[in-house]
Amino acid sequence: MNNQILQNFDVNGFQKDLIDWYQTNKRDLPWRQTQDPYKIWVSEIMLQQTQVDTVIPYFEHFIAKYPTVYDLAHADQQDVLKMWEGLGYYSRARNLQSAVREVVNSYDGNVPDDPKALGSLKGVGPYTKGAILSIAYDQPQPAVDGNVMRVLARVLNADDDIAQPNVKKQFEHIVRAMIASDDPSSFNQGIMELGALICTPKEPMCLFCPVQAYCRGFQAGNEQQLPVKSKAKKQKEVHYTVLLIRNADGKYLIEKRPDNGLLANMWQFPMVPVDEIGKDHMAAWFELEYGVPVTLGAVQGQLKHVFSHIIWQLAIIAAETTASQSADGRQRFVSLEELDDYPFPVSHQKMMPYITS
DNA sequence: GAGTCGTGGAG
DNA sequence: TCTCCAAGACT
Repeated sequence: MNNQILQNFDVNGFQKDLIDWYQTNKRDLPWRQTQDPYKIWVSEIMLQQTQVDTVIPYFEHFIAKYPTVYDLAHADQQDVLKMWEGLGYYSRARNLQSAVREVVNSYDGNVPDDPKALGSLKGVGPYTKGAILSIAYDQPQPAVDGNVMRVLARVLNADDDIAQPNVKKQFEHIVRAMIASDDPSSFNQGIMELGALICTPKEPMCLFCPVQAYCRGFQAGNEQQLPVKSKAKKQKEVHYTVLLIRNADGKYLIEKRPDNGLLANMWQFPMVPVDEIGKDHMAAWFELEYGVPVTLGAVQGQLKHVFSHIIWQLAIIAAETTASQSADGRQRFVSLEELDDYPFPVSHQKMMPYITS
């Protein structure tokens, strides 16, 4: 990809046909009912690496509970995480609230329309910045996501590896030269919508494509080969034993995860890293580490949970304790009803069938 | 640049 | 069951 790639490319025709198609074929989505920068912002964060159909109910509930930046800024982080429960990538929720608080404190509650100010907010990267500026503020800024790279790689017949961060920057540069200045919102959303509905990763429907006439990949017969994308390396397996510890009151011990890293500030049942500890020392290790004496019971089952870069192999064990409370503030004995108030990642929602007894 | 950060849908 | 991947950001 060089600077001449748009040489002899009919940018104006491409813009018009793309936008015309988008205007008549766009899906009716909740965040398309508004131009409120805050609501656009929330939708864009939720949509990161997440499919539209998954986001819709989360967006509705989230906006109903936090209709303005002030509502979200004043909320308890645990409640925000509860709203995010099951959506994944929980740092998105923590960063969003942190950034919203900055908007309230430093920008009088107004989402910045200045690229620099907006891009400096936590969790707002190059894509989200461009999406908010173009959709909410009608600014001709690029919003390059996976759809845009796939569509443009095909349209321009470019075989660059779209997994390389550097290539994304090149596409942003190209979009700056292609974007329709009179309707940047429809241009950006139009490419993404095209990627979602027509120019799909597999088996693109070129015969129904509104910009087929401009597509060099199609003309070259390369639409199935593009885009080029290097593969991610496979996940590493880790083994844990999950302890479902019940005390005399029928309450279970849960713990809050660390405030950094994987599933930060989410809650879970205690997990023993068996690769390091070993089965024989488990009870002793646990009492030393948690300050809670346990009597281990039978294995209830095995679970597998796959993350982007890790695979958890989990053994579920029932256990009992004589303790009724914990000295550690991140640990708590809770009743079955109270469990519903805590944000649990899906990995630990899977435990619920084992604790009905 | 490569690793970290979730989950569920689709083929 | 396996693979890819879906409106990415941060370190």
